[in-house]
Amino acid sequence: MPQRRQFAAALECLRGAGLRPTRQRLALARLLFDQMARHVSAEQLHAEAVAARVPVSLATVYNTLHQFTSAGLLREVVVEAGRSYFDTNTSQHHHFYHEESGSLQDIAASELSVSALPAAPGGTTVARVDVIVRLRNRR
Amino acid sequence: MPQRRQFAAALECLRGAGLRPTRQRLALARLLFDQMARHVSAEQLHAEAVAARVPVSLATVYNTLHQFTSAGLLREVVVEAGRSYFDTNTSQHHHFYHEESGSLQDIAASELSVSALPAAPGGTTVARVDVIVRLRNRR
DNA sequence: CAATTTTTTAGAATTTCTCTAATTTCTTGA
DNA sequence: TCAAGAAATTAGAGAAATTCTAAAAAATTG
Repeated sequence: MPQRRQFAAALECLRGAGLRPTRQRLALARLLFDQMARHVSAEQLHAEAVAARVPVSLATVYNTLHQFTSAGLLREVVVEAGRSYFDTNTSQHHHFYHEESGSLQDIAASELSVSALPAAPGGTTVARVDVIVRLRNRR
Repeated sequence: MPQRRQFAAALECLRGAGLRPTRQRLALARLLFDQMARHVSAEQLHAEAVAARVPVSLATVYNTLHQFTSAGLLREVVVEAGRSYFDTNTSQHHHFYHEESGSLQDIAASELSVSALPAAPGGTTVARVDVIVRLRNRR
């Protein structure tokens, strides 16, 4: 079961990031990593946690999502003003964004590539390249 | 003076979009288009308008920015949760985003290209492709 | 297990943006 | 030019997303 392994890896990573494996963080990690790769908002994850009878506040969900993101376990994808998702797939890839439904869909790195990236301006380095392909329903 | 021409074009476009050329819209169009291409937030533009003694409310600034965007005069660029800019350059191009300073910088379409875009999922068409190259200060 | 440190929490605060209902401005046509 | 109608603007309330705060709870350490 690769998801279990991913969860175990998350624990490892938590420890590596100096984060204590608390009840809330473990439960959120389980919700995030014990299934297929997904794109989840803070509100969504909070709702899931509540539904799973994990006592956790929205503030902690935000804290945890940001900590996981800093630790490299998640990647934040901002699609429009006031709407961002956390992606459990942290490998290099891009996204389709369905503007009407607000949903995200992965584009594998092998399916799309950015060619000839210009040099980063002086004193800076490239932290990441995000490509969002925005979709509308046809006709 | 190409900016003047751009402003005149904006007026044309306003009329084309069925928007009346009101005092506020004209003033905002002047602030937006009577200078080099720029990236501006709603708050910034509102502050500029107030400084220029143009009586305009923040609500109108938002309305106007969105109307201009719909009319194809502006392009909205969302860089992070709760932070978006309106770009007066609507030609196809991409962006560097300086995460520390929060500033945007254009990347000409000729300097970066997306190769081999996968087909849009069934029933959808590609509305736009956004590339954001995120920068951090080096060391 | 006591002391220390970290985490969590509720709720307030902040930020960004949108809505509402009343007022003002613009346009049209007599 | 004015009256009538349509559209735009406004202040302020309201929403939504996110962050902050200070106190309580939990985890770790010795």
